[in-house]
Amino acid sequence: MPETGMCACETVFVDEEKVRTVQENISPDETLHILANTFKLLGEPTRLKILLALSIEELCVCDIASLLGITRSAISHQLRLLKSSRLVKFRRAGKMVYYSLDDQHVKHLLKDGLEHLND
Amino acid sequence: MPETGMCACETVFVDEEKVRTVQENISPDETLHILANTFKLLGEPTRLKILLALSIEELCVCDIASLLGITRSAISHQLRLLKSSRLVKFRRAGKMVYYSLDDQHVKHLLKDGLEHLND
DNA sequence: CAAACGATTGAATATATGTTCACATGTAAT
DNA sequence: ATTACATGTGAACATATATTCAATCGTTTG
Repeated sequence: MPETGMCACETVFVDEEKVRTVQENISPDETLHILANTFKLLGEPTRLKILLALSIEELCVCDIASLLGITRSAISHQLRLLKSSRLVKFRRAGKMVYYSLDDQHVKHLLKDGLEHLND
Repeated sequence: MPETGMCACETVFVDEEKVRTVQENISPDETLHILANTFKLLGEPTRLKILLALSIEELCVCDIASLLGITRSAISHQLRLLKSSRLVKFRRAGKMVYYSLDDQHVKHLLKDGLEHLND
């Protein structure tokens, strides 16, 4: 005989309704993975610093490498990830490639994240 | 003789001023690491799903485990991380422990993240 | 065309981390 | 107290990934 307020454990008492409700109201797995991927990209010091830097000013690979103190190659690898998820865009100018934030949402996410720290 | 608009590369042409400006305006490394850690916690499907579920309703460990289809142990490990970063809080009710979001910032981050997907 | 140089890519390596299993802890009921 | 059960923890393992080095690509300039 099921009781209300119990959890979905291995016992006979399972609040199936509660779990089902959440199950139905949560975002679909595909959306969820895309969202997780976006947050993951922000969740790494190197990439986050790149994005924060680009939120201030357009920069080339060398500028960023100099700023972070790591290899241009490493920066390039990270920019590739950020590029493929549409978080940054780029333009060529001769031999250089200048990177900048792709849209405003990223900037908002960064801002909201910083606000979360001061609670 | 330095030129303007050049980047901080290995050549003699280095836009030190540009890099210095960004350097000074970017968040300090400590802030940056804390922020990165927050995003990293959101940037993993299991944890993100936990948080999205908790944004709908308070749940115990078993409910979440049942919802995600992974071990209670795994859930517990993830909740420990989320707890230590103040993203979730908990209350005991007998043998059960009910988890919920710690503050509204998390919910906002989730919402903003989802909005980012529809651009 | 050839040299120079910024950027990119692939392989390799070191490190981080998500999950599970086995066991420990805490609370409630008998 | 002893048992039952939800949760927490530590070790182990598999996997993911950030960085570097070496080589290549693209563009510009001699």
